[in-house]
Amino acid sequence: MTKDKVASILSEIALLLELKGESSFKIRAYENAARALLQLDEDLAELVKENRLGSIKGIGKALEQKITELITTGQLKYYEELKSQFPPGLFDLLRIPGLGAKKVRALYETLGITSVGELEYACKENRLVGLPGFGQKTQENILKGIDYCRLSSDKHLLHEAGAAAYDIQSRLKECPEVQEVSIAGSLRRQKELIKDIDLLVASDEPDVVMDFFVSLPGVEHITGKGGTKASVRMKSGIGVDMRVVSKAQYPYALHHFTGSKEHNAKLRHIAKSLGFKLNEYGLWRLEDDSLVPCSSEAEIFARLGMTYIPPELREDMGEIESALNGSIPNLVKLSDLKGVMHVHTRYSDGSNTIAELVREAKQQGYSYLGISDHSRSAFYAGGLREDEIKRQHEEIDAFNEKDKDFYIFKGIESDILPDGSLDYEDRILDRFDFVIASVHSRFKMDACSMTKRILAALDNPYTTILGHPTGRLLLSRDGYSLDLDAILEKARERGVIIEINANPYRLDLDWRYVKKAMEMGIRLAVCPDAHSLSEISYMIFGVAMARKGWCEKDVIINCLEAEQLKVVLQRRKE
DNA sequence: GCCGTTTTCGGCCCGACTGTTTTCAGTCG
Repeated sequence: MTKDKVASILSEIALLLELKGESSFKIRAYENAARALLQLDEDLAELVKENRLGSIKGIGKALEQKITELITTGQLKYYEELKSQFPPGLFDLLRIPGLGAKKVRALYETLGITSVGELEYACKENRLVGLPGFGQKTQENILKGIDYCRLSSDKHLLHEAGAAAYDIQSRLKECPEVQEVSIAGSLRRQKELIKDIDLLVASDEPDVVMDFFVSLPGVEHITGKGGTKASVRMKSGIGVDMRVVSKAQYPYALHHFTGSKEHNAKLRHIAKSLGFKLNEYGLWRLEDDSLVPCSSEAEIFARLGMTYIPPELREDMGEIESALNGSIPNLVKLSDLKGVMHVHTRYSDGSNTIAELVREAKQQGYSYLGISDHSRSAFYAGGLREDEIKRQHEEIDAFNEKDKDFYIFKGIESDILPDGSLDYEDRILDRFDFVIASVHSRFKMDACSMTKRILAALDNPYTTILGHPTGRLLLSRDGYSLDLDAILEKARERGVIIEINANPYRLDLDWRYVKKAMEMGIRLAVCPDAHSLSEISYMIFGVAMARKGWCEKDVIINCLEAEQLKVVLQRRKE
């Protein structure tokens, strides 16, 4: 083991001791020793062999022993034990400006935060504000810090990639030589995670467009630039590929660059069997290489004997077969959603009042709201006590009495306790119009116990909706281990609605299972899980997942009008 | 943790700044 390696282990120990809250002087001793080793001119192994370590300033008896152990055995028991006490993700948290060991430790111990993703989510859920030593400002600064130090990761969340892409798209539209510009690739297909942004431009002057593109504000460096294609990396870390084609080639290219690869392969195969060749430049007759002119993607599909396939479905999951026999579903649209369920207020960990949320929902064109604050066991999120429920219900009743154009449903997001029971007695659960049952604790149960736990919750007659069924946080936490098929089966049997949590950090249920659930006849709810006004707009991402899961509006419970939903919920309670 | 020594335990760098808290803790450099 090199002295650099030894030094880095000593530094890491210093960090771990900081997390532990050890004396700052002890910590400094490790840091000093690490620095001393780095500055050492002699061979460390030699020093150890000759028992001369102790002669180095900053290395006393204890450190001499530890360094000797590292050099002679290649490991250090003390270090291993220390390391096992903290999740490795905490080191990433320490890199966030404004976060030191004390705060990281507090976050870990009170909120169980072990990764940057979890921390960001907790900030957005407004959970840090209540902690001692934390406040609104700290929370904001942490969010800024996370943005700042979020380096170019491999994948990006849908909403972030989308925002970046729309920005670039609108700038490209300002370039006079750009005739058309569209987002393509996985972003157009609305995948939950995006590797890079693909843009397609129609122009007769690709050189001009290319120069315009690579000099856009926010471009950090140019990865590649040729005659019709350029790739850049943005300061935010995301990569952007742009392709320029002629207006005539545009529809074919749009289809080609939207993918997926698998979808394209199958489509080309079908084209061939019909006597065509399909590529990014056109659809060609094999017999004489002549172009089949198409002015839109829909026309290309039509020429191949298919109905139009919306981009979200192009994953080679049966869409080509459906398009051939004309059974592509009429996918749900955002405008089909009539109301917003699963919204948090200031009663628990939301940022806004009921009145503010109603105003926002109305503004966005919705006609009802389903309020569902956290239940009492979710102490970290200010879960509601019985008296708070009473107060909230009085407020809702007063509202519903006054405003006849908008309706508020009384709900609760009840924790599913480790034994599978809900968080209140039946007499309290009975007061709600709907109950979203969600797991918020003990994530690490084994698959068997977790499945049993959730099945038990589904058996509870008060459970209306199963919230974020797998608990995943995209890019930061896998879902709980569980048997999702068994859970869907039970939901079908018990008539429980499954949530498509539209929060872009969750998008849970996963769209692949949305399709499964939909085919099983399970009803779904697209819910923003909003903790603030702006998060009501998350609905669009939930709709995207519903669309990717082949949903028409009739399987989405909140496509119902308020009066219809009242009947459904009432009937369910009976 | 180390160091030094008034030889066995007390001192170890600390000020600016921020945000929270109401006199100070935590972070940063």
